[in-house]
Amino acid sequence: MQYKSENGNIVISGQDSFDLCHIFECGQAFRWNKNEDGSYSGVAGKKALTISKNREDIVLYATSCEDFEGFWKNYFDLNTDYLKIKAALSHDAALKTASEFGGGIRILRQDLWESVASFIISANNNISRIKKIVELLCSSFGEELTYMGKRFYTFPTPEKIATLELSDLAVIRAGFRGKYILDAAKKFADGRISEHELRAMPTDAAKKALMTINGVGEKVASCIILFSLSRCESFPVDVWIKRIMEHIYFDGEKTVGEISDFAHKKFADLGGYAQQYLFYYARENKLGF
DNA sequence: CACCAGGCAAGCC
DNA sequence: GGCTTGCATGGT
Repeated sequence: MQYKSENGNIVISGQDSFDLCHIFECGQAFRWNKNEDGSYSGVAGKKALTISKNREDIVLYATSCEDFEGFWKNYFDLNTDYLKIKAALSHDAALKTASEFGGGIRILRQDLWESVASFIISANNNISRIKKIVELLCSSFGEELTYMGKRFYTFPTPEKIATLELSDLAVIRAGFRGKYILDAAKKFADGRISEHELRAMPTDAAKKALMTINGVGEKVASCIILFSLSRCESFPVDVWIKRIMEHIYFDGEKTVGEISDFAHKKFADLGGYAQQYLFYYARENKLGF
């Protein structure tokens, strides 16, 4: 991977395994939106970004070398060798198909608290409405920032949300999930959930600790540790994954537990990548293999 | 008007 | 422990 700073933009050349549609439409992040010209804009951490890919060059607009090196490079997981991951997964025929289809996926390294709140919102919900609720949360309680002449909002801190009453959260239309968001915010704000401690824990312990938050069960916790704690062996089993796994590897219905056990044995430390390729493939193709 | 959506908690046994 | 049910809201 090579990059240069050019007219205030960062231009990356020769980057394999990087497709903006694959990255932002595979359901891992909820704050990125496609522009008319094919670029995407979104917010992560304290920064907004518009990013495009023209032929083989990736362009991060109005971005300093400092922000690229200090934040975006890690956010886009540019230090991980996806060619190697895809080669290993391709020993399985279905994963070969799925990882070729979504070959430009990267697992973004997202903010922990943002993942907790976002995946609490995801429960029994659909992706377009999850995005709307997350955006309302940010525009109502986040900090305004201006980037390339446009207005964006940061994801609100847990400290900010913890000061709210449940009735204050009604504006985001999260339904029964509102009380869970508040519970999570309070646990982050008062230290009952500590990012520093979570990062030091073994995967199972981190997952259990996250599940002490109301509204965080097995599946949501699996997403959080995969997308924000870099536990790449985590294999979240949702309705889509359940159906496609049953379709590929089993005859009929299996429990979530059975599918989870099977996936851990089959994919081991690459489970998270396998899950993302399968999820994207299943959704974009309405399940067909 | 049913039924569904990246599940979860609470209430049963 | 495993299984069932209700859940806010908005879209088909």
